Amino acid sequence: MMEMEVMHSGQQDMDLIDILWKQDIDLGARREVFDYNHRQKEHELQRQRELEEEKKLHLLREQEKALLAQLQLDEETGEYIPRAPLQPAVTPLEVTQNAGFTETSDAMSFDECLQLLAETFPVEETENTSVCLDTPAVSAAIGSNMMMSTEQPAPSPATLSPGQLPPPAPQGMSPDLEEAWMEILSLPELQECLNMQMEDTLETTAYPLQNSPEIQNPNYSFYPMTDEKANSLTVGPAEFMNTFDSSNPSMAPADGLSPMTEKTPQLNANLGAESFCNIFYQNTILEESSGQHRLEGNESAAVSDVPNEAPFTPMDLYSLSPGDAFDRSKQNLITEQPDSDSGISTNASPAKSAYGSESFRCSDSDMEEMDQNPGSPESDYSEMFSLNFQPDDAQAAISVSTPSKQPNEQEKNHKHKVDPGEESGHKNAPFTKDKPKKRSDVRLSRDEQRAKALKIPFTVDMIINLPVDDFNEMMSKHQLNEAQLALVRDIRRRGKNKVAAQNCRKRKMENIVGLESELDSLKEEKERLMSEKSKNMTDLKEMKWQLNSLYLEVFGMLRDEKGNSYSPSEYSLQQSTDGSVFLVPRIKKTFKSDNRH
DNA sequence: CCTTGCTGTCATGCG
DNA sequence: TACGCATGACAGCAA
Repeated sequence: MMEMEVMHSGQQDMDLIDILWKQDIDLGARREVFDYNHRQKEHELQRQRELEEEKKLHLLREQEKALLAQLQLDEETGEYIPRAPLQPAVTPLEVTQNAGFTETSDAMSFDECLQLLAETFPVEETENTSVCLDTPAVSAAIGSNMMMSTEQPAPSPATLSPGQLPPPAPQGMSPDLEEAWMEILSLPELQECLNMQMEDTLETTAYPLQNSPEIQNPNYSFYPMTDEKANSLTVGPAEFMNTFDSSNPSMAPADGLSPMTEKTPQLNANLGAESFCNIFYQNTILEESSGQHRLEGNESAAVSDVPNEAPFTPMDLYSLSPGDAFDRSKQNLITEQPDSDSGISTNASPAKSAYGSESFRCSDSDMEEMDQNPGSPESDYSEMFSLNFQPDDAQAAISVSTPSKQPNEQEKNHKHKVDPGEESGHKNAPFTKDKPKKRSDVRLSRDEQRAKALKIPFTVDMIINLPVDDFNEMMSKHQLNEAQLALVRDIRRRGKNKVAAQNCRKRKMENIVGLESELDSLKEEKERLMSEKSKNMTDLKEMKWQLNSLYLEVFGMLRDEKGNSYSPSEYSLQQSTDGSVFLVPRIKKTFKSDNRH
């Protein structure tokens, strides 16, 4: 993890990473961010932020009072309009804007506001902020510029397209006011501070979304918020005054003044997977559609913030895999791999060409070669893809892969990944033992490397574990060539079959164990029966012996009419069915006696 | 060098 | 028909 933290210089990167980590809490992800100390720090920051917000709201209320005092309500339109023409310079904007430059207004001067800000935010915020930040209307008025990265100098009003800065003069604004409005907006330092303000405001508007249903809504997008702000671009002071009372607390710039580093924990908690997807894919879309990471017009301005702030590369996302931390240098090596170096085999092995796509793949020999170079970027790449079925390896949140053209689809993929129940099905490797699985990892990396070679925009894990419908949808939404399609389907087939084979072997082993157990029990039964049989035989012999003794005893006691004993050879004792015993002559005698009768 | 166990993969059949 | 699953068979690898 430390490597990752070092690796991602952009704080927003870390924010997004943290989001993913938090999603993986019950999936076994570990990180120091979950430590008690870390949470305590978060709470402190939260408290500090709340305090700042209170102060800021108080300040805003004061300013509002001052503004209202110089405005009158138009009963027809319901708008507040300046008490022109007597005081043409006291529009809300100018109260706060011109004051700092003319110092003729009775409102706070620029320096005063700076001083106030410095007192309110004793940290470093005041460095990049000015009094103008305290006026949400102004912030909104510069909204079209808000997404501009700080590295990008704000365009001067003269170069702006009609939809951009400066916003139209507020309704009811006199020509003089309009001119002053334009003049104010053209001030470079004002624009600079407004840029800072709007960026911060945009980011902090995510705070109120904490625990809100929106963040749970899969359709929720980070960017509509920016659109919302863009819509408010034309809101001038009058409109602002009407809406100010009900303004979203998030519009208050207080939060926006906090350094990003302090916002990280809360942003982590606020941003969900979907918003992350949206961010990322908006990012990737923009990056693909604009080779310079920079777009023109309002739309680009509205979204350029995230791409510039969070330059996610595919490798960044791969690196998010739990347990797969690799440093930037490796990352660079990987990303710099030319296409020709991707290992595509032009001399496909005939034995492996059962599938038409085989000719596009790396041959096994190539893969072996890559497998045997653990330190090579290629093998490192295998760490980025994760085809692992361990429960703690449900890198669900990390299913985002290389830049994709389909945000919605990725969103859906992500949704699947986040679902813990769905993942549990295939995650248990039947034959997992504690022994190192180096070889299996190496084998798994083959498909991963192949996927990389053909620039498959999904992770192997996604390819294998997505449900059929989602898999097909994912495939249909990407323009994959024949080789990629074949490889993806092969990866999926092999992955499924591998799990099936593991399960099959597990069942086979269970059957063997069960049969062995059954055999043991049958042997025991046999022993018992043999013992019983032996005992019965012994008893039978004993009984026969006793019977014989009894017979001889009884027979010896028998006497004929002359007092002589019967010869056992001529007579025998027989028992009738009614229990009576008869002395029966032997057959020979019986025959003779029969003849006599 | 041979044997054994493990694992991935392929082919095939079934539902 | 496509797909997933089950399973026998085979090959590669490591101990």
